[in-house]
Amino acid sequence: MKTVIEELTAVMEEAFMAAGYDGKYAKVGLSNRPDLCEYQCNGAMAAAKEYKKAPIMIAGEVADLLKDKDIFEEVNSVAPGFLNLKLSPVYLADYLGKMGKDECLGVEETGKGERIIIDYGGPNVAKPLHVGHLRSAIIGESVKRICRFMGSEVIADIHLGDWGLQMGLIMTELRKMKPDLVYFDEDYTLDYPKEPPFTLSELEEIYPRASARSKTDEAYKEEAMNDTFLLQKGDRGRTALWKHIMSVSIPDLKKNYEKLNVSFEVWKGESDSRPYITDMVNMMKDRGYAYESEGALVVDIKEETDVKEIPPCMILKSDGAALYTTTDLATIVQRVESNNPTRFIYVADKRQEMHFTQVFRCAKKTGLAAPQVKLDFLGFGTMNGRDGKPFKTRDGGVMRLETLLEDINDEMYKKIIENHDADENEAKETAAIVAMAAVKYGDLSNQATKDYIFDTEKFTSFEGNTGPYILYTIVRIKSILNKYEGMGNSLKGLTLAPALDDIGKGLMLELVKFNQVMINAYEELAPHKICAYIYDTANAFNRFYHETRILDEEDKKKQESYIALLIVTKRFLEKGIELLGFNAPEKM
RNA sequence: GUCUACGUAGCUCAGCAGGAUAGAGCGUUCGCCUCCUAAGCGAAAGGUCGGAGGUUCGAAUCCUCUCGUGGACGCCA
Repeated sequence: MKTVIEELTAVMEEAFMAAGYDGKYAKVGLSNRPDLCEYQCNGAMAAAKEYKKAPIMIAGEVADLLKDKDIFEEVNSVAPGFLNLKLSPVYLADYLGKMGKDECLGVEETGKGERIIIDYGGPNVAKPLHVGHLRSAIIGESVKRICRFMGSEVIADIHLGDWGLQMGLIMTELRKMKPDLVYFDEDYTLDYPKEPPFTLSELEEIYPRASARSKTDEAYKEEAMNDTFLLQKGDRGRTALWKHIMSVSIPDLKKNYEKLNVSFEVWKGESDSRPYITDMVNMMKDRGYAYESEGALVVDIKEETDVKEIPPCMILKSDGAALYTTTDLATIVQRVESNNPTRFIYVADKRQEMHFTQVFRCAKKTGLAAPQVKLDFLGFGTMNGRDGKPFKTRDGGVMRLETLLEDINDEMYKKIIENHDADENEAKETAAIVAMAAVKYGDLSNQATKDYIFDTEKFTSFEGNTGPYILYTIVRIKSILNKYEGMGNSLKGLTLAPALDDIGKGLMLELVKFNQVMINAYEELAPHKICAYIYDTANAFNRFYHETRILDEEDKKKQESYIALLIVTKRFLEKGIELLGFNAPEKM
């Protein structure tokens, strides 16, 4: 279905051409002066130059041709040359009705035919999820849902960090703790024990300790690098140990992502790219892309248009070991083989932009990715605390994701029982739903690329531009609809009547923007545009709610139209939050 | 040092395929619960859009320079 702006532009184009002007000037946009009009066209001013004519004359001529079109309630030409448009309420109600009946809510599936692999999450096994993983999970999940809604086939791959130096670090530290473990005995030939030699919480302590020590202790770091190297070479004991690490860590990760309502189709990791590395590296050598530089194997990725030095892409370290770039490139090979995607989207910290630039260029240059395959990097900013510095616990440590979510949950629970007497279990359930909305909306309402401040107080305050406010609005609608049904009415077969006043019309005008918003959100991979849409819509609804008595309305026809409007509003709001990755409770 | 992103109200943020008086929320002040959830609605105050040039009929938005802040710059991920 064409958007309102597209329909208006088509009408405008016709008028411009009928008046003897080029249709390219007929672009219609949203009004930036809602007090004067709903939509506007500024083309007359641009056209003035070409036709050497006063813009107001052009606008006037065009306006005359539009005045009796059914689609408009009002068309005005205003100095110096604006064309101000107001939609006819009949057209508006009709358009909104069509959107409401459409399965896709009036959105064209412009993503159809695209097969996308979206790589987000990227947690390291053996390390608890911390706040840094929150953004990737939240943004990635929303982008996934947006692409899917736009008709694309989307495969989400968590891409575990299960193969780098961190594995070696864990093994080195484990050997310091328990030197007698059979995994480190080179002469051991029997089967290794089935039970892992550590618990999850032990594992979670091992890595930070190892990581810290490796930064000051050179010998220790070398040992870890050696363990990494041996693991990558397929050492029997270390491989067995690695499997234990995986088996302890992954179920915990799954549990935590589930709690966030984030899911992945594919749980592969860096290690899964391993079988592809040798062939890939050989290909790069054979075809002359890769050469040795300072002991390492690199591929040049400079391009003529570069203004800055781009360092070559390192494929193998001087000791022959794989690194981040290697596994990412090999993962492209693996993904092309398994899914043959038309597009890759990587959601990761924006500080990794250079890395992805290198990977993308190298993949294109060496033909790992076909020329027409799109490689996109969606970099997000840091989540900061109220002091504007990276989010930490009170004593300066790294905040675990679980802890953060529990804190928000508790806070929300307190507020809910403060506001209403609620059954304890019900309140807990509601608190969890609202907390999720608070956290996700708080994140997604900011532009992904920017750093943002995670302000627990603000997010849990329930006021203003927050997730809870959106949920509250939906709950209000649900409540009315339930009562309406409870009065013996049906919610089916109601038709939307043209708005009777500016407030009702205002709500419709907001709702009708949905398809345009989705096009923008998809093109720019920008969930925050959906936040802005549902926030504006929620505001428009609450205004309407305040001004309109719905259940008391005696005129049946009028009441039915109100109810029809509520049903549509609810659909759009619920679709909006679904695309953001959360949902609304029945009551709150 | 080189490159890059950002600088909009006291605070947190939108707006940036150029348009008319730059928008929200929080905070502050003032109204509104005999009424479908006041987690709401209405109103007021608060900004020379970091600064200087330029392009344009018109610039927060595009270009150049400048100041400030963050980030990235081959063997970590």
